[in-house]
This record gives sequence, C-alpha cells and structure tokens, in this order.
Amino acid sequence: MRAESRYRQIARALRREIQEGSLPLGGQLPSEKQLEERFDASRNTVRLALGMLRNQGLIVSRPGRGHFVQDVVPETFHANRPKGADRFNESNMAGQTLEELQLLSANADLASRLRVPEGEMTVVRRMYRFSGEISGSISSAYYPMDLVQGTPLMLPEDVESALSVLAEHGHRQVGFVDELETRMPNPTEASQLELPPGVPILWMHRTDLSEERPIRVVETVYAGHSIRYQYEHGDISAYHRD
Amino acid sequence: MRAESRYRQIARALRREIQEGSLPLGGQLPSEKQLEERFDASRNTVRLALGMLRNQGLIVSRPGRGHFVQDVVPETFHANRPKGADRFNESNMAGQTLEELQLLSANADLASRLRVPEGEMTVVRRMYRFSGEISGSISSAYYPMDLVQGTPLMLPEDVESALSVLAEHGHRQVGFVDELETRMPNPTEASQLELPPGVPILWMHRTDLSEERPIRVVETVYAGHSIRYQYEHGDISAYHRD
DNA sequence: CAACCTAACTTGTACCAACAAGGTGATCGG
DNA sequence: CCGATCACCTTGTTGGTACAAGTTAGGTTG
Repeated sequence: MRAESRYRQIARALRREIQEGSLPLGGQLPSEKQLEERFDASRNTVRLALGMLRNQGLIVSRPGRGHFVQDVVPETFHANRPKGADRFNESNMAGQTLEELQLLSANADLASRLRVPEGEMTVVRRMYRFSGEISGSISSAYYPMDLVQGTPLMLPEDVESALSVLAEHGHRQVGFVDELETRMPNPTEASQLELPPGVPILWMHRTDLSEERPIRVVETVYAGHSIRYQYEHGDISAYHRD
Repeated sequence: MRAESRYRQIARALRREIQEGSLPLGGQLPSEKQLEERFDASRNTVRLALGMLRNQGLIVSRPGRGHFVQDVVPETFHANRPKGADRFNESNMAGQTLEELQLLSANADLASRLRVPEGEMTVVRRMYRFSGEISGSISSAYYPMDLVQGTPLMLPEDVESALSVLAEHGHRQVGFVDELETRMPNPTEASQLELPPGVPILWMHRTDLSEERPIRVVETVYAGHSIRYQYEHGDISAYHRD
C-alpha cells in the first residue's frame, strides 16, 4: 500500500492534538510558517492539511489572525456508548447470521470509501441481522483483502466481533462516519425484509476507520417502519426522557 | 467590495454548467490542462476550484481518469460538523425563511423532550429551508417559553443563529441527540416539499442540550431523494474521500 | 494625550515547476 | 493473434515564489 501522504500525516497529528486537548477549544494553532518548520514541509502542504481540518469542521481560519480550534460544539466524544472490547458498539441487534462470504473486486465507489485502488480485491461478508420479531436488516461488510488475510474473517463462519479481530491484527477502530439515506426498496429488498407495500427503507453506509485508513465499510438496509436511528453528540447528561 | 477570487469564479461557472445540464450527470469534465487554457488560469487555481466542487459533492475525481459529475447528488447534512464561517459549506445552507411564529401548549411528547410540564407554553418557529434548486426541508423549532422571553426569538423575524442567541442568555449548547426515521410523506408534506410520487421523507428530531436542560427541539422533514445525513464519530482523520 | 501611521505579523490567492502514480491505448515482438 | 511494453494521457503530491489583504502592536506626529 502506498504511504500516507505528507499533508494527511500533518492533519492527523494536528487532529490528535485537538482531540487530546493540547490545543484547547478556541485556542490558536501555530501559524503556517511555524507549522512549516515543525513538520519540515512547504506552506502548500501545510495549507492542504489545514484545509482538510477546516473542511471537517475542526478549525476555523480568520485572515490576518490565524487558525483556531472550533469551539461551537464541544469535542467530548464519550457519547455513543462504548461497549465490550470494541470501543464502539457493533450493533444493537440481538443476533446475526452470516449468509454469504464473497470475494469482490472494488468498484469506484467502494474503492473510494476504502481508499484502495479501483478493482482491488475485497472480502464481503453478507449478513442478516434480526432483533425482536418484526425488524430485520440486510448488511454487507466490505474489508480490504490485505487486512483480513489469514484471519477468521476469511472463513465462512460467524465471527463474534469483527472489529476485535481487526484490532488484534493491529487495525484498531478509532472512529467512524455514517451516511444515511432513505428510498423505496427494490423487489429483492422488499422480499428479504418482508416489507409491506409503501414502506421505505433506511440505507446506511458506515465507514470504520483506524488511525491510518478505512478498515471496513458496512452497508445496511433497514426496514423503514421498524427502525429509529439515534445519534448522540457532546455532553448529553441533560438528556433523560421518561 | 473585493472582487470574487479567480478559483471561485471558475467553480461557479462549472457548477452552473453542471446544474444546467450542459455537463451531463456522470459525464467527464474537461481535464485540468484544458481548464487551464479555457479559464486562463494556472493548474493550482483550477484545482482549487475543482476541490471546492468535490467538497460540495458535485464531482468525483479519479486519479488517472479525470473529474466526473456526481450522478447522484443528495445534499449531505453533516450532523455534528460545527457550522462556522466555513467557506466550503456556502451551498449547503443557502438560506432559510421564517414561515410562522406560534405559541403552543406542549403535548405529552414535546413536554417529555423539553422536560417541561405537559401543557406548558412553548414558542414554535416554523421555517422553510432551501439549498440549491432541488432540495428543501420543513423545520419546526420548539423553545421553552422561559428561555426565549425577551429575546429576538420571540419576534417574527429571521434570526442568524438561534443557538448563539440562547448562548448569550446563558444557555450554551453542549450536546445534542438526533433521532431519525423514514416514512412516506402525508399529502401536506408532499406538496410543501414538491415531492414526486414514491419518494419517502427523512424525519429528524434533534434535541439540543445545555449542561442543565434541553433548550430546543427541532423537528425537520427532508425530501428523501435529495438528502444524505452524515454523522461522524471519533477520530476520523483517515476519512476524507478525495 | 489622542489620532494616525507604519512595520510586522497573519491568512488568501495565484503563479510556476517537478515528479509520482493511476489508466488507456497503440505498438511491437513472439 | 496474443501478450507485454511503452508512450502519453490523466490526477495527486510537494516544493518553491510573489503579492494582496486583514489584523495588531507600537511608534510617530499633530
């Protein structure tokens, strides 16, 4: 795999300092000139990194003043319920069965999400998850081939916690990005989820990330009438509903 | 007024062509070299413009191939990305207008969310938000009466940032909880959002929290075919698809 | 003293050059 | 005819320079 580019390394270093708190909320980052010297990179490269952070909403830039850590929303990320060995919960679902294991060449979209070359081989684990009597979901997890080589994830068996397996091989999940959309189901989805007519589906794409790279992409289709998705952010100690 | 910078002009020109359809969905943009000549700008400047479009989700870039018009262009709602003076998000939130201001006695559900007694008076601000030409959303923000007493939020006028107003009065947002559901629209929603038949809606309930209490509940209905909800968690420095 | 002005910082924009690396198609050799 | 190779396209990354424009501190001037 190709090395991580310089500006991504710089962005990662700065991001870590922001999250650790060495750069306090609202605090000013070193000037671009100082960052040049510290990372031994050109101003162009430093600015690429800063642009990435600005784009992720972590910093704001004020011409003539400097770059500052965004402080509108606090960065206390102890939400979303750490669970078990994984830092974040794998699933709220009661159980899951592996339906199919498949080798698949990555199309453009998947390659972009996993940050591998288009056409690269990936391992797909398709699962049916169920919880309670009504709701179910169809789920496909995509792994870059080099990550799962020689792990139980290559075997057609149920795995307790895929993220733990990856963590044992040096790829620890440190974050994720979820994308949610809704649309009407296609006939296959409708029959698999046993959907009544007129019920849309909730489509979720989760990208699990280690510090260095995307380690898994999970695509899940939920039955729209039996799912409510909840996200918590920041300090939610004041949130208690009866 | 300072002139619009070169790369923004280029981005605007290309964006217009994409939206007008002269550049078809999925179609390939001229190469960077061709754009250099066409706009008489350096490659760096052209790339700044392209980066802006890529960031707005209008195009995708494939190394060795070219830049292509994104064929599905759902607007991405960045759930937990702070809204600041982010220059890249200018198209995300083109504007909003206050449709109605109303006093409402809280029903059981709302009272539970706001943690006020049932029947308590609340202030409702209904808004129509638009972004670009396609997507829109209907949004209702509910405030406990005692929080907005004597603030601009009691006036039937557009407010730049309601959370800033609350913060100035001692109620600073420190977190939020989002709940997401999908269903088919009712006739009112369908007409307000100008939904084609067979398009579901994404229904979001956001509860904004200060350290002590819920300070606002926002209920938003998005057109399902033109919204993508994105939630980021943890260290996502390895994300960034470009 | 107060108002102004300048020097010295900051980020924003724009240019150039070079090489790396992905992708495609033509060409050449078997 | 088929396969390997190479030329030539593409975008990605990194280095440099220069100037514009916003901001601030400190000194100068009236």
